[in-house]
Amino acid sequence: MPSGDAILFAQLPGQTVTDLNSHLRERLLAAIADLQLPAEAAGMVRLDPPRNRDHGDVALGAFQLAKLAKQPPPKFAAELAEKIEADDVIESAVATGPFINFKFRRAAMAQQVLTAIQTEAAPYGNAAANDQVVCIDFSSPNIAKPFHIGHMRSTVLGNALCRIHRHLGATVHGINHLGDWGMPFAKMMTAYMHFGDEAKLHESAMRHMFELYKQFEGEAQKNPDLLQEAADHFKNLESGEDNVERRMWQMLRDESLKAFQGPYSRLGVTFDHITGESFFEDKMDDAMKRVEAAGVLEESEGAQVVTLKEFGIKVPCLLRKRDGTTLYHTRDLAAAFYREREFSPTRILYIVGSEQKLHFAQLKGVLEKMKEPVANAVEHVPFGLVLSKSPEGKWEKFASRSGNAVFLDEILDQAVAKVRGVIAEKNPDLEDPDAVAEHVGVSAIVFNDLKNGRIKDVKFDWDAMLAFEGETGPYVQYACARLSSILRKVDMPVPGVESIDFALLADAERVLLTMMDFATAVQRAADQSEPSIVTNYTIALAGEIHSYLADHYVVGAESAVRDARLVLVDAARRLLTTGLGLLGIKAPERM
RNA sequence: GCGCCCGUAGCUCAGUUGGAUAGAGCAUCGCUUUCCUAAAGCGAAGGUCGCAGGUUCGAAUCCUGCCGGGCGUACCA
Repeated sequence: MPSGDAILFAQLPGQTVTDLNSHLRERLLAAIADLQLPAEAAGMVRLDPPRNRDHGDVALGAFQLAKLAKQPPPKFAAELAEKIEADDVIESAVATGPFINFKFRRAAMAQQVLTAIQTEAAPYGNAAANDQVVCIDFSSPNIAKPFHIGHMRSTVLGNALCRIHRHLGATVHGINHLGDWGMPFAKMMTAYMHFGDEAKLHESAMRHMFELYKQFEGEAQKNPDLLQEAADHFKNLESGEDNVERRMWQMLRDESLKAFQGPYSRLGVTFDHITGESFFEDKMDDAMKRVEAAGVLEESEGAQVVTLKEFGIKVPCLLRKRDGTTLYHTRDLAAAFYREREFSPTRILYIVGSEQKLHFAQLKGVLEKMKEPVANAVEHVPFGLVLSKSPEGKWEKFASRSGNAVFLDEILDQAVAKVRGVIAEKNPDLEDPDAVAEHVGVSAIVFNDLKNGRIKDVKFDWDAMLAFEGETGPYVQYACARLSSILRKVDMPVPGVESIDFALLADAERVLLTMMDFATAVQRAADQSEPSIVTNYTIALAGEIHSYLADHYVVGAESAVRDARLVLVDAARRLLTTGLGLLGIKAPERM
């Protein structure tokens, strides 16, 4: 996997310099060779952004190198800094204590970054295809339950990860591993047989099924026979025969799937494959045979299991129940084999809540015990729960059982309505305000969900969800709208980079430096499966450009300055559009 | 009980894998619009990084032990 700073920028005409950082690195390596340090020194040249950017653009802590040189770090730093002379790219190298702070020439920086952005060279545009194949198993809702706020996380995280990996050149298979099999579906079926209403189902499948879900849970408490009935229905369903259960399953599945299209299209989420658990119905026998052939299957209390003690997992992995039916594990195992055969993935990411950590540890453990190479690709990407505030003010898990689930549609509608109000107040002349409100409102919710580290629990809070100021989706989108507005107002095409005097952009150094951080942000997001790194990047860039625009006018500026700033504004808009695009959010022209 | 995760400003969170004076947003207080969208910008105030040890030139970050919260712990997914 290439590291961020190894990604090459497009070469400029007549120039051999590639990326600023790699240029600096080369100079440093040459200097180190000059100082006759051992070969391992090369690995110690780590350039990081300084904590405080007033120090410089990038910094090198010379601790390890100094040790190698058998010198006190400050002395060594001074000596090394001395060796780095200014050139076309490097403005200065200054030792302060054990650190060396480097500054790039502003004109060179502007030229490199803005040229790369304008020509859509990687990392700003899509990278050339590489040999990475990434399967992303995401959203995967239990379609017998309503699509509520809890389902949004996997959907939105997975969608962003698909886009991030594609941007980096990977072949991506976005897979919706629908929960359309197993006991939950059998329960829904049973509920429908007892309490269902066809008219209501057609009117709003999701609401009706939610009612049925609640009713079933309530009734089952009083009458445990219902659970047995559901188990029997599942057994009949899994028999493979064309029976009542199968027809009922097909009907309910079709209705739910139709209903789920609503939230998916509003969120702008698409899948490359919709292969639910039922898809693996006829592939589980082969999977079980393969487990058996590997000699790892054991019998325990009438069920078939794989023990995983040697992997430090105390709970055996259960693959077939006493009544002969299969489980979640069985289907995930069959799915792993299927994906291996069809896609030859280098990574399979499962975007599933952290409460299922054990499940995926077991899945990986079984594959490892079988000595299946695909085990190495299996990677659980866990995320935190959605918590709601109880009347006592404590944060607790959303309990859809008690019926306090919040439908995603409701949340989106509220956000859209609020945005509509803001538009009426701030921009009453806006064309097609309803479409803009829909877009900005939905984006606000998505952005909010992608802002914090995924492992953290999300505290569901209407005020935070509907906040449009500060670090929010609308804040970033507003920056895009302002930039677009400027581009419209100047009423001329954006000049090509070859005609620009980049020295005029020295006052935009903070914007330019932030632009340079894009590559590492995207790479880290992919490596760590952490879209929030990109989200926070867009906030940072929007902040810098907002701040810059406050006292740097484009329209009305002297023509050379105007042209240079125009290129900057256009680049910022492009980069924000790309960044938001990686999150599955579109940048509005107006809002 | 055991395993895993989380604990940073009043609130919600960053902190680029161990580096320099721990950063944002919200809320509070003040300022900025004859000029490209004020959903914005600038400033003030706000901290014993849960607690205690340890590792080393250096720890919010790594190790150990506590405390607090959460999740999981085979016939659900």
